[in-house]
Amino acid sequence: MKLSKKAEYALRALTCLGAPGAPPVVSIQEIADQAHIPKKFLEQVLLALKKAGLVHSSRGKAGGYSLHAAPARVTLGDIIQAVDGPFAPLPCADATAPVACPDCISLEHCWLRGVMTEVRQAVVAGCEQFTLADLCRRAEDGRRRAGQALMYEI
Amino acid sequence: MKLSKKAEYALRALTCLGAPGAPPVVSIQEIADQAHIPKKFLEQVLLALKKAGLVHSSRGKAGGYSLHAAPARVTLGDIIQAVDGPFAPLPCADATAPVACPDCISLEHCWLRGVMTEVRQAVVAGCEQFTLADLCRRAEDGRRRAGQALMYEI
DNA sequence: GTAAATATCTACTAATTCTATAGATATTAA
DNA sequence: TTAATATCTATAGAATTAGTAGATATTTAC
Repeated sequence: MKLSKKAEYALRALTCLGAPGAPPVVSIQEIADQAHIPKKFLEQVLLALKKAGLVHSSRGKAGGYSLHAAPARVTLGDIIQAVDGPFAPLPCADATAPVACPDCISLEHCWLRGVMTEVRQAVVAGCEQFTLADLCRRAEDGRRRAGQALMYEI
Repeated sequence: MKLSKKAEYALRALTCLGAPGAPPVVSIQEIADQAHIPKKFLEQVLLALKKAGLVHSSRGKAGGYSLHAAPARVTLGDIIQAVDGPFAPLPCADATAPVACPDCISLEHCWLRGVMTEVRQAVVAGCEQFTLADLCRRAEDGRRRAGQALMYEI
C-alpha cells in the first residue's frame, strides 16, 4: 500500500508529456530535468510504459517520447500496473494469472483468495476513477496555485 | 499492493482465535502449529495486534491469547493496519499524520496528494467490507470444503 | 518455594525487493 | 561522419521484510 518511486516517476513523466503546450516529442533528458527524475532510472520507467503501450518512442536525433494512448482513456491503474506489474495482494488473487500460494491448500479452497480478490477490485476501482487527463489537469492546477513556472509556455 | 507475511499471519492467527469451538485462550505455540506460522515471528505479530487492542494476552502457565474486540466490529483494514502501519500511498496522503513528501512542493499544492488520498479511501473501503467475523466464517467454510480437519472440534 | 509453561523484550541475521547507476550498443537526422 | 538520441544488460547500494536467538518476567500447579 505504498506508491513505488517507479510509479511516482511514471505519473510525473506522463503528466509532463501530457502537459498543456508540451511539444509532440520530449526526450528522456528533458523529462528528467522537468520532473526531477534520475535520468537512468527514468529510462527504465519509460521502457515499461512503452511496453505497456502507453507511450511511443522515436530514436535518433530529435527523438524522444510522446503519449500513445488518449489521456482520457488511460487510467491511474493502467499506469501503476504498467510499471509495477499487476495488482495482486496474493499470488492466488491475481486477475489474469492466479497461482496457488506457497503454503495454501489449493486455489479453489483458499478462503483468503476470495477476500483478496475483492480487495484488489476495490483498489482497481479506486485507481480507475482517475484518468491521465485528470492527472495532467491537476498537475497543471497545482503548478498554477503554487505560483510555479508552468511546464511549458502556452 | 501486496499483502505482507505479517498481515497474512495476523489474519490466520486471528481466524484461529475466532474459529468456532476455539478455547478461550490459545498459546502462541498452538497458534503457530495450527496455522503453520514460524513461532518467533508470530510473537511479533501478536504483540502488534495486542498493541492495537485486537487481542488480549495472559502470561504464565495456561496463558495465551484471546480476541479482545468483537469479531463483527473488527475489519480487515484494522488488522492490516495494526501490523503494517497506516495505509498511505504517499507520506502526504496519510489519514492522520500527513507529512510533505521529500521532493514535493508543499502539502497544499501537491496534486498527487489529492489523488492518492482518494485511492487510499478506496482501499480502506475495500478492506472495511470484511469483518473478522466474515473471515472466520470463510476460513471455516474453506476447511470444510477442502475436507480438511476443522481447527477445533465443535 | 520450586518447577514448568507461558508471554515479553532486545538484538541480530538473512533474504528479498526497490532504487539507482554504469557502460556498451543501435538508430536517426543533419 | 558526427552528435543526439533511445535501448539493452548488468550490477551496485539501500531499504524493507522475514525470520531467528537468547535472555527475562509472569503465572500456575504442585
